[in-house]
Amino acid sequence: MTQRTAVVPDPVGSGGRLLSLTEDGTPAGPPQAYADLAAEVSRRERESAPRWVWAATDEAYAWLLDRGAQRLARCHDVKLVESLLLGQEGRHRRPRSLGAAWARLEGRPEPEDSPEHGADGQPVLFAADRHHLPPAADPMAALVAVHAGQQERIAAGEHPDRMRLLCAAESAGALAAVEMGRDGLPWRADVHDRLLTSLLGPRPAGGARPMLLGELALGLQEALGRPVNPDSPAQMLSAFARAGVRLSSTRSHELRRVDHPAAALFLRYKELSRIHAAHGWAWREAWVRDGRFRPEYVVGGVVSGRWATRGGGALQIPRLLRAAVVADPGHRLVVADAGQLEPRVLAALSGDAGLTRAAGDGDLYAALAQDAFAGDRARAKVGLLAAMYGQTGGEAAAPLAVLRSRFPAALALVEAAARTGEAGGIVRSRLGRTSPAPSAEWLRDAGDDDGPGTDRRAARSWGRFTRNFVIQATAAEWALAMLAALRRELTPLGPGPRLVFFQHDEVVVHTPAELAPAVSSAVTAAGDEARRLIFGPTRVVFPLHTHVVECYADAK
DNA sequence: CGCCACGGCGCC
DNA sequence: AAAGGGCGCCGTGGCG
Repeated sequence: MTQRTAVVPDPVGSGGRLLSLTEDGTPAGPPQAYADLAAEVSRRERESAPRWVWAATDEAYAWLLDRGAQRLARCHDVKLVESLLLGQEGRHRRPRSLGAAWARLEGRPEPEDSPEHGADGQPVLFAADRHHLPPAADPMAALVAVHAGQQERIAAGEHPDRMRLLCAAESAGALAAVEMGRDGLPWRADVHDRLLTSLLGPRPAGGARPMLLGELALGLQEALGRPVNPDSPAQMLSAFARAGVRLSSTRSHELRRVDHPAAALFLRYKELSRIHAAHGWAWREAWVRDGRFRPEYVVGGVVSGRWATRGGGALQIPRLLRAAVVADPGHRLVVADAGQLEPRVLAALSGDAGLTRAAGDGDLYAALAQDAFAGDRARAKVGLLAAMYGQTGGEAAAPLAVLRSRFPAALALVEAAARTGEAGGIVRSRLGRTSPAPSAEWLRDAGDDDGPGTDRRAARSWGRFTRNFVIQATAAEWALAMLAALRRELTPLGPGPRLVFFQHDEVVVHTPAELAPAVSSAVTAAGDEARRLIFGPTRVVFPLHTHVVECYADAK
């Protein structure tokens, strides 16, 4: 039976307490105090590698690493698990901190998750390490009680093994997120700088607008015959209208169809101004230090289980700028992305025979086109995306009808999820992550079909959300399981290979060049394990396309 | 002045 | 008849 160990750092200094637990959370004795908690944790990790139980990984693990602890294999993140369990139990929108979970056990009023506020209304500084526990509560006692309760709640669910796996994967992801945030993505400021200069001209002093953008703006004024601010969609819309071009928006795809000299200039301006504003020199100075871009990953930051990031926009790095991501000398980047992950997830979830056949080693859309669309890959793709996202009209209507007749099980799965959402219900991913319940206002408006409050559009919209949730959340589980497996596979390769980036269905490992083949093998093994863990004996293939490169931009 | 919604666009 | 999911971040423009 796997041993667990509860961890509570002291509020100040480097000491703290540990308490060994059995799998169900029963303490093996009294807590033991250590002056150097990181050293003791490292010693026990080498000796027995227990699953570390703590209130929140982003604080506890960072605290330990700051104090020299070695990397840890496994944990149970009470806050992340609480969030999953609240969903399982249909108790959405409840606070999920250790303090809140403990208050629920004790039948006390629940503290909010937001920063605590004192009597003066100001946030209470340094309250975070108590995780919203009241001053009189012993953090170790609360941690042990909440953890034991969580183990019971996992066992009481419909699929305890799946939820256990989900909790372990979510917690492992939290470990990886802390490590990746600290290691950072290699980022060559000089390459970034050359790229910006080639696009925008020399860097202007004092954060001013690059000359080229000013020139483009002037050109736009001439082409439209009036002064305009190209950063203002409203102004541009009316300026185009007066020039005889009626637009419903200033979106790029619409401008591309406009035959007017201002349209091309405007498109060029938008492209360049975006790079300058979002990933220009100011961005680099704010986010890149010592050759590394260090984003803060937010595990479970998206309801579907995808990660989010705080600051730096790490999950939206433009492809163009990937040229600045270069491995250190003697190193390589192993870049692995899962191809066509979401349609493959749909195939595996639904067990649809035809879609499973298409979800083999090759191009899924091409196989689909071969089977049902006379080889027209574009139509096959439009249809399948529409099925997963909930588009029903326009150019998708005809391909959708084909899919419904040829792949009935796959379509039935997404359409059932949509109906559940339209009716105000909740849906679940494969491992049991639960979609949020619609708000009370939504239920009032969409609930009664014939009253004046009826809002079919809101119902349809929520149906599209739940339809996609099942797919997106299960895809996120596959990716999370893959990441966790890869992290474990990399451990025996030593301290060289490091996970440095994770973006929904793609992972990047920075490694000494001579270990790149071993890392590539680890990636393949991780993908296989993720499939086995989440879908069991499915015949659907989840190919991971792996590239060993020096520069991220070359991985395509 | 800060706060917020919105349009728009980057990524998946 | 039409009806495309999830994020973060930028600048604008309206508000108090």
